[in-house]
Amino acid sequence: MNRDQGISVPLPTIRRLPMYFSLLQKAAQENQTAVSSSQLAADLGLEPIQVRKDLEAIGVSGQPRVGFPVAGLIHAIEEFLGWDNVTDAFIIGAGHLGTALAGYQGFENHGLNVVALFDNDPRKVGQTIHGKEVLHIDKLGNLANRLHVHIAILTVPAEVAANAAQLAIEAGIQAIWNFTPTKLAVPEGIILERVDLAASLAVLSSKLAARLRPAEPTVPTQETQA
Amino acid sequence: MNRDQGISVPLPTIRRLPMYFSLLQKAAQENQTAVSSSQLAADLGLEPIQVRKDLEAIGVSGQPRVGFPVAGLIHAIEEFLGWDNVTDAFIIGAGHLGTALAGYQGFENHGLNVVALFDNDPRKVGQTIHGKEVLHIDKLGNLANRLHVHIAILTVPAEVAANAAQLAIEAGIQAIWNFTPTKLAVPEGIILERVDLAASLAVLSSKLAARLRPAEPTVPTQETQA
DNA sequence: ATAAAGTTGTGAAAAAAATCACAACAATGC
DNA sequence: GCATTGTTGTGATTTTTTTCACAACTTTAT
Repeated sequence: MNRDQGISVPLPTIRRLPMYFSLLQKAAQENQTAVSSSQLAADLGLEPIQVRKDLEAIGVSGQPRVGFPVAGLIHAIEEFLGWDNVTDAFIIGAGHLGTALAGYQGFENHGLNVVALFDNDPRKVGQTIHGKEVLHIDKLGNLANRLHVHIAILTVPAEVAANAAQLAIEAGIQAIWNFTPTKLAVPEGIILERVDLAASLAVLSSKLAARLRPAEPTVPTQETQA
Repeated sequence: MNRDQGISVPLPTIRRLPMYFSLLQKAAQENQTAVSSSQLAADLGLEPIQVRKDLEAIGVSGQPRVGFPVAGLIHAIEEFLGWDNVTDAFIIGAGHLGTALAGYQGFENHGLNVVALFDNDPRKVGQTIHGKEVLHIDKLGNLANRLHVHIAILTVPAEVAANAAQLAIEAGIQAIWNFTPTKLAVPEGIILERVDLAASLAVLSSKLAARLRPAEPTVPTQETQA
């Protein structure tokens, strides 16, 4: 239906794009020019048809008996996600999590450039973490405006998350990547994405719990299942 | 169909359980004994009917005109996720991410007890992080077996992720919570759950890219955060 | 008692996502 | 040239998840 670029790309597809992306970059490094949906699917544990549907969604066509163009795919994903134009970001909260993220090399490939970190702890202000300065949170508003930074990566303790988010919004931030366990209430128009560790842990826990659970037949009668 | 406890609880439901859980704990602290689906829904930005379906899935019934029992819900979620019996876990990789996780208080409520950290860096071995010892990775096999630790939290650099996972599996670990950007290949029977930062970033990026893109119609704006 | 109001629970419907079946097609081998 | 084979692309189908509509029910007010 949608001939051009994705008029409406399903959310699960968007979530899978980075996996393709990383695989494609590896393929490009090995000078592979084309890759088939079955190849990608095998590497990622998906179905080939799902890969084809995903790639169709972002508007890339393949060639029968050959596959999809590696360079074309990389370009299409980068453009769709805006990873071709690097966006500046601030990290708010220079604790261990903030520090870990500041040092994460992968962001360069993902259109993200961490400009600086912010904290309210005087002992941290002035330090340099992975080549980035730690500034006092009071400077946030001034700098975000002046440098046109669009993204705030929120890695503060839960208790001050709402406060920090408020500051970021007042500073003109457009998108908040929320690593705290707090559900933020933001005004219309602010893009919000939360990394929900608890949700992920719940999936793992439920599987483990199901396995460790004895095997409880409900009532001692015959098969109630099936 | 499934009368008893969740023979088959939808994955999206499982992911939402922690949100209910945290809200319910707050309610319990305020001595609330019952809570309605509309209340929960409003607090989380969901639809009441979805909340009711979720709670039905884990086998809890409410009372018309009253709501659902707070204590009963907490108990049911804890039992379903195995968060009532605390499970021991190792953190493999004592870098900033591992350190951040070792200090995360929330795990106590989530059935997770971090016993120790492991690393191969001699400078880190012997340190104490948030009250937990950092041990050399060589001791992993021995200890996991002896202490019956089931969960490995993987926070090593991507390059050594596969290796570390292999060690954990040989040590008898049953579940791996993978924080690295690596797709691990594990034998049948090993529970695997990955925290995929890139996927999360992709959702945020695509929204931001859609907004910054000239006239093009937008990407579906669906609540991922809620 | 009776009415009113707010809530649950259920079967059906709709929407979204994944998968299937197969036609069209292009590279390769003969 | 011609058959063979591995691949894409598409419309239909199935499965999963969300949402709707409304009956049943229980507390509160009158």
